[in-house]
Formats: sequence, C-alpha cells, structure tokens
Amino acid sequence: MKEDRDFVTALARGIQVLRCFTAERPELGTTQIAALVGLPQSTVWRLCHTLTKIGLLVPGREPDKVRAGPGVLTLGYASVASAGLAEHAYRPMKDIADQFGVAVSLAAPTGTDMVVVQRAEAPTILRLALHVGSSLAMASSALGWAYLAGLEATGRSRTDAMLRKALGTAWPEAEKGIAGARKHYAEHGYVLNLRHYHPDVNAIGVPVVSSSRRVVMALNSGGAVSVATVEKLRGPIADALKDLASRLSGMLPQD
Amino acid sequence: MKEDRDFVTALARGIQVLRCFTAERPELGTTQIAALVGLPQSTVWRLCHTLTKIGLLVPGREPDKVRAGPGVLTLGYASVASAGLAEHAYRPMKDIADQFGVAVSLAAPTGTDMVVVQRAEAPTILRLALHVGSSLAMASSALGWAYLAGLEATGRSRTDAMLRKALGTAWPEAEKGIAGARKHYAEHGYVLNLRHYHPDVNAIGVPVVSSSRRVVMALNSGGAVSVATVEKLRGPIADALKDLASRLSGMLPQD
DNA sequence: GTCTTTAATCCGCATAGCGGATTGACATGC
DNA sequence: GCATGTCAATCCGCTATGCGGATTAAAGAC
Repeated sequence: MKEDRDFVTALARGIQVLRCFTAERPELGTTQIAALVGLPQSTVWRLCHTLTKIGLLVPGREPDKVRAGPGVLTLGYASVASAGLAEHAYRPMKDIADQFGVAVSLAAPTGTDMVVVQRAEAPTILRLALHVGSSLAMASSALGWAYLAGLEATGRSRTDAMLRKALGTAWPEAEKGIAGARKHYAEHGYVLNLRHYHPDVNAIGVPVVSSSRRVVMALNSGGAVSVATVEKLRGPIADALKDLASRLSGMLPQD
Repeated sequence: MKEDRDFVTALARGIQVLRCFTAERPELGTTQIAALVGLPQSTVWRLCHTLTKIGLLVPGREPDKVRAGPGVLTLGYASVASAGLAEHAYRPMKDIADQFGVAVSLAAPTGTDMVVVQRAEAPTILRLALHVGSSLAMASSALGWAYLAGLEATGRSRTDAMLRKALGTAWPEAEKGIAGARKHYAEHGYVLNLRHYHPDVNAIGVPVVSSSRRVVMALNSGGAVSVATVEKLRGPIADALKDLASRLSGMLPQD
C-alpha cells in the first residue's frame, strides 16, 4: 500500500488485538475484537489462535471467548523495572496518599496517553479505578498536563503536533486546557485539574524531569472533590509532591 | 514445518523479541536480540522497527539500542488485574508479610512458569528481587510446587508432560522435588521449599483452588532463612496462608 | 422446527515478510 | 592515516506466508 516495506503488519495487528483487553472488557470473542480493530473475523481468529498458542491469551470463562493471561504481566515488567524508579517511589507516594487521604500516581508517556507506572492510594470509600498499567489521556488529565508542562521546547512542539493530529477537531479545545496548565505551571510549579478530567475529581500534577531535561515523567495526586480540596492541593500536597518530584529527578537516568 | 497453517509466525516472533527485555538486560541491540531468539539480524531489525513504530519499544540510552517502553504495561495488564483477586488479596497478604517479616506472593501459571500477580513484603533488609510480573520456574519453586500439588488428576498429568518435555534431562531430578512436595501437601496441606530454590531462602506454599477445582493459583510466603525459620513457616505462617487461600478460593471465578 | 449469531475451517491468490548480502556509521588499534 | 571490527540500517529477489471471502459447525433464541 504505502512505503515502509519494513513494517511487519501481522505483528502490529496482533498487538492491536492484545490492546483490546481491558478491565472493562476482560473477555472477548473474535467477532467483537474484529469490530474493535476493524479487521476481518477470520484474520482476528488466526491472531488469537497464535496468541493463545504462545500463552498470552487463555480461554475465557464463557466458551469461545478469550482473555489476557498472566503471561502478559511478564512482558510489561521489564520496562518498569528498568526505570527502577517505580519501586523507590512507592514508599513516599504511599506516605503522601495516607497523610492526605488521596491517591498518588507516577506515570510515563506513551503516544498520546500517560501510563500509570506506580500508584499508591489511601483507603477511602470513593476511588478512581486506576491501576498500574492504566492509561489516561495526555491532553486532559493532570498527569498529562504536568508532563506537557515539563517538556523542553523541542519535545513540546513535537508532542503538540502529535496531539493535534490525534485529536483532530478536539484539539483547539484541548489546547486551551494545556496552555492554561502550562501558564499555571510557570507561575506555581504545578498544574491543577479541577473537575475537568472527571466532574467529581480534583487533582494536582507535577512533572518529574531528569537533570538533562531529556526524560520526563509525571506525578499526580487527587481524589473526590470533597477530600481533595483546592486548599489542600495547593498547599501541603503541592509541597509534598514537588519535594518528591525533585527527589525522583535525581534518580532518573542521567543523560 | 507445515502443520497449523493458522499460526501467524510474524506475530509470535515479535512477542519473542519483546520477551528478551528483562530487568537484567533492559536495553538491547538488534544483533543481541537476534542471538537470543535465533533469527537473522535483518528480520529482528524489522520486528523492532515495527514495535518501535507502534510505541512498544523506545530508543534506549545508548544509540542504536532499544528498550521496552511503558506502553508494554498497558497490554492487557488491566484485564489480568480484573480477575479482581489480586486487588482484594493485597491487604491480607500485607498483614501476613508484616506480622512475620516475610514476603507473600500470589501467582498464576503460564507455561512452565509461575507469574507473580500480587506481592506484599515486609520492610526487611534482605529481599528477593521479585515483583508483580516476575516469573519463577514451576518445577523448583514453592509457588510452583503448591500449584502442582493443587491440580486435579487430569491437569496434573498434562502439566507433568509439559514439564517433562521442557526440562529434558533435568526432569528426573525436578520430579523428585515435585513428588516430595505433593506427598508433603497431602499430609500437611502445604508445601515447603527449604533452601532449595535459593540456598539462603526458605518458603512455604499453598494452592488456591476454585470450588470446581478448575482454576488453580498459588500463594507463598518466604524470606531469608534466619527470618523465615522452619518453625515459623510450619506453624503460624502455614495457618495464616491456608486461611487466606481458602478465603481467596471463594473469590475465584465459579465454574 | 427455523432463524441468528459467532467460532472454526477452508483455500486460492497476492504480497507481505523473509533473510542473505551490502552499505554506512562509528569505534579501536597499529 | 589505513586497516579491522562491530553492528545498525538498507536493499531486493523469491516464495512461503498470511490474507480474507466464503463456508461449515455449533450453540442458543424463540
């Protein structure tokens, strides 16, 4: 079709199939997957067949359905482990979470999303259904805004271009939020996402930037609006997060 | 080499490439990968090229090397957690870990390995480098032995056959350990792995079996020999683990 | 029973992917 | 400076490979 003779379609499609399995739809049949990825059912069947043989998919509860098996966990582990950061970050994240009754996440960018790499939460009633491995839209979450605010100029323009392309007509609206967050970050050193990502959730985010500014991740803290009040977020939580971010910065790979 | 016309080689190979990245070797070049998976370098290059384009691999620290990106985490990760068990299990696992100063893991089988699905550890000096996503050999770990002991007859013979094939000449030796563990389990309801998996580590394991006996996972608890003493393991830890296992059994999917 | 829905197969065709060979880039050494 | 080595990136002719439309099988629904 187009150029790039070196792109292995079959592999990319198989990965697409794997990506269909989420917490909301843990179990899928070939027809559903075919609809999700936009491929013929027979093609999807072959891909699932292959993934099942190598142990990544396992037969589901309902007959003729499959789910992601524990094997996928092993795949994902390397990247987090290699950063090393996630492990060291957990304790202080948990401390902040418990102290203020909020949730604290550490995330890294992939494409137009932020992927949660580590997470600590306080034992509250109302929780966001986020876990390690969950992804949030970069363009509208506190994590994404913090990341975008932490980028240096070249990375920023490249990422903006990518988001523009991905969001299409939704970009102008999203850009407002991002620009606002960047402005706020320039003034205060953190970004706020008040009832924007979710109407009942407030969150604060700070970037985690390596000394060379080449590697950027993001920390956030948030919760239900009644708990994660603006005052708490702007005050003690902002301080705690900024402190943690600067400590983590030193642990990012040097450039 | 013809049978199974429905097996998509390119996909399986791509996954093989992904599997090369571990905590020990987070960053690889195409030649190293080619050696690891036994494929021509140019083929590996194309697979990496593809994986990079879809965001699963990212350029590494050293030029011309790649590492697994955070995107790998999102692959079905959430859906594995969605079994729900792992989340609910954490608190009681953590309680046991803290009370006895040990580590507690919950694992599921994949192929000839057990994959850690949840893990809690006490803050001790000497820790095993195990995390969610780590895998241990089924044939020689407490987790594996517990799993093998929990299987019903048909699953057992099928799994034994698989292990025999995978281990080759190492099987007779491994079988001794497994047989011993099964015998011990029949008598006491748990298995012990004393300095066997690692010379300085003792561990105890119990299977977690669904009411229909169709789904089996395993719980273990262990630590450095001076902390995880045989007395503690056989006594209070065994009781606590067995109790937890039976509670978790009720939460496994009914068959 | 018929009518749906969906997984599992089948199979001829076109090309996607393969892999040996080459090139280019970047070291290291004499 | 040239030689040597290593390894990623590219090239390209060949055909095994994966594609997908069509069909069958199986499992409900009514």
